[in-house]
This record gives sequence, C-alpha cells and structure tokens, in this order.
Amino acid sequence: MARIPASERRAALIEAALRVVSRRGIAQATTRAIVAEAGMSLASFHYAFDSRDELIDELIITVVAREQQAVIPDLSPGQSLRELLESGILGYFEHLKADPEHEQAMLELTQYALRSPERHPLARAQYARYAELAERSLELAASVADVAWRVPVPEVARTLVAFTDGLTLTWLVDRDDDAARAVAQAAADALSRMAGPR
Amino acid sequence: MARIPASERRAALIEAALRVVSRRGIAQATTRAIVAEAGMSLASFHYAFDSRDELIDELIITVVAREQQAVIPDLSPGQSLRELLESGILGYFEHLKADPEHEQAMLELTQYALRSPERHPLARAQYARYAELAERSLELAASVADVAWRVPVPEVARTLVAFTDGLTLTWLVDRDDDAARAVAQAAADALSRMAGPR
DNA sequence: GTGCGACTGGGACGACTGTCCCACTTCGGC
DNA sequence: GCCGAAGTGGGACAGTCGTCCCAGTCGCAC
Repeated sequence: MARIPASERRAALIEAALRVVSRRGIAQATTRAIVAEAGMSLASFHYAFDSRDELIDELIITVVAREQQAVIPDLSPGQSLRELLESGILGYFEHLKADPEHEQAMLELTQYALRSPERHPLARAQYARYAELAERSLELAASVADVAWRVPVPEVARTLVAFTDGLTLTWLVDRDDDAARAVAQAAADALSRMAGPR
Repeated sequence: MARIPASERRAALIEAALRVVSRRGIAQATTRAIVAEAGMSLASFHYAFDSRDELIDELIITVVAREQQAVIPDLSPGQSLRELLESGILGYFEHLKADPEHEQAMLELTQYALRSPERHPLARAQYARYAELAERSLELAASVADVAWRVPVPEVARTLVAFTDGLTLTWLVDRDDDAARAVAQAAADALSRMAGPR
C-alpha cells in the first residue's frame, strides 16, 4: 500500500464510508467494510481515526457541508413565482432520481444522529443547512418573479424543507414519479401563496 | 416462567420488540434486548420465531395493521374544507407529540424495510395503509364541508401523506412546534385547493 | 397415573464486531 | 548514510451477535 498522510487517509475513508452507507446502509458500514471499500488495512483506519464513531460523525459533517444548491430554480424570467418554485422542486426531484441512494443515505444518517443525544446536534445542523439553502432559493425566486415574501423567509424555508423531505421519503418507498410531481405542484402552490406584490 | 402457548409468546415478543425499537432504535433491537424486555429466555424466542428477521417482519406487519385513523378532523360543521384539513393535520401533530418515539420507530422500520429487496413490499404496504387512512379522512372532510374533490382522491391522499411525513421528519429533528404548525397550515391550504363546489 | 407433546432454561457454538498491539517499512531532515 | 517519526500489515483480543442444542418440566388426553 502506498504511503498516504493521515489527513488524506481520513478523506479517503470518509468517501469510502459514504459509498458503503449509500450502497448497503449504515448498519452495514462496519470498519471492515469501509476499509475494504477504501482498499486499506484495519490498522490504517485506526491510525486515521480514533474510532468508528468519530468517522461517522466526520462523515455527517462532511456530507452536510458539501450539500449544494439542489433546489435552484432555472431563472427564466417572465415566470410566475409558483412556476419558479415548482420547477425548482422538480429540479430537486431530478437530483433525487439521479442518485436515490445518496438521499437515502442522508436520511439514514439523520435517523442515526437522532438516536443519541450527543449526536442530535449533527441532525439539527443538517437541517439548518437545508433551511439555509432553501432560503437562498426562495429569495432568488422572489426576486426573479418580482414579488416579496409576506411570511418571514426562514419560516417559508422550513416549510419547503418539510415538503421536499416528504416528497423524498414517499418517492423512495413508492418510486411513483407522478405522485412526486403532484406533491411538487401542491407544495409550489402553497408556498407561492406566502408572497405578494412587492 | 409461566408456560405460555407459542402464539401468545409471539404477540408478547412483538410488543416487546416495538418498545425496544421505539426506545433505543432498530439497531439495538437485538434478540437479547427484546427477550429481556419481554422477560423471557432466548430459547423461548426461537421457539416462537424461526429467526430475528421473521420477528421484525411480523413487527412491521402488526404495527401497520394497527395504524389507526390519526388524521381525523373534528367534524364540527360550518368549517371550511381548509379549516377541517388543518385541524386534521394538527390532530396528527398532537398524536406525534404525544408519542414521538413511536413515529420515529415507524420511520426506522420503513428505512429498514427499504434496505432489502425482499422487505421492500413491507414498506410499500405501510405507505399504502397510510394512503388508505388519508383517503378516508379526505372523503369525510369533503363531505362535511360539502365540497367535491376535483383531483382523484388517491392522488390527494398521497400528497397528504407526503406532507405529514415531511412534518414528522422535520419536527423530530427540530422539535419546533411553530414550524410544524406552519407546515400544517400550508399543507391544508394546498390540499383544500384541490376541491371545489359540489 | 401415565405418557407424550408442548414448552422452558442455561449454556454453548461460530461468526462478526470494534479496537489494539507490535514488528516492520518508508520517508524527510540532517 | 542515519535516525526518528510517520505510516503499514497482520494477527489477536474481548465482547456481542443470531442461533442452536439438550436435558428437563409442565399440562392435558387417555
């Protein structure tokens, strides 16, 4: 095995862990499975990380920090806010369909974090990040549609996050694209009503 | 230990398993933990069930079959459909607040079922049941409000399930009652728009 | 009451887990 | 070239997991 500084090994192990969690679930993400995925030995694992828990915590932090603007409306002007929001949510839906395992992994990591008091803040941080990204999309959409939010944007954002979460969960179970699109439409409808003329 | 027929033991073990999953998560629901919760010996477990997998499958089936009308609007007439739906969703929210661990357990069981192809149908059945209950509530609400659904009720129902799912997930993370109420309001608003005068 | 089948308890099994140890190799600075 | 620190490999550890076995006990039908 090539010699790799511990910091790079940490990164490689986190990537390997994410792949294992996505493919087989967090319960199967054992130290040996992660190490095999990364092509390393067990000793390298515990040289880079004190424990498996530390790795999982780092994984959550990494994956949350990396979360990108998924729900970004395509900014063709001349569209109503409702249309912008709907195409934004549908954009997220395409992202979900392109890599369902990733979103399922995110869901599992949240549930995992929810199960121990000391990890609960990680779940909160994850959702704070989602809300932050949602806020930005909402501000952008309102500005393109030339309207103003009548409800505080953070509140609208939390509602948007809840709606996309519900869409994700139900689609992962049913894989029903039409149902997901109906949810997107209803969500865009409800949210757009929280804005008014500037 | 008193002598108990295997069928009763199965029921007792399922109840014990539900308590363990609720309290500590499915990963901690080992045969020994379940047996301790039920006050039995390991042998009794494998006398009643062939394997832990069989127990978990039975647990999901039981708990889904038992799922009751949570989102039932209080039927005071004279309310608009929107109001009926909102109070219905808020009713579910109270149910969630009263026993968060139970809903978290349901979520975990879904995720668990989603992870193996042969268990995936259990997750589908769970959501089919949710949709069925939602349909009934929606029909009832429309009849009390004296309106008709313009969108097929099964479609409305799936959207309602997605919305309540999102509400559940975000509230379990943030425990933010106001945010949950905002989601309920927005969801009721969106759904009520799918109905019109009879 | 006797016998047989249903049920029980405790201990054991092999597999798998996270973690650790230790002898070894490689590298950068001198 | 040398040396200490950084990084590596393989094997071992104790603990926990699901499952199984077996000797024993109870209760009911006859």
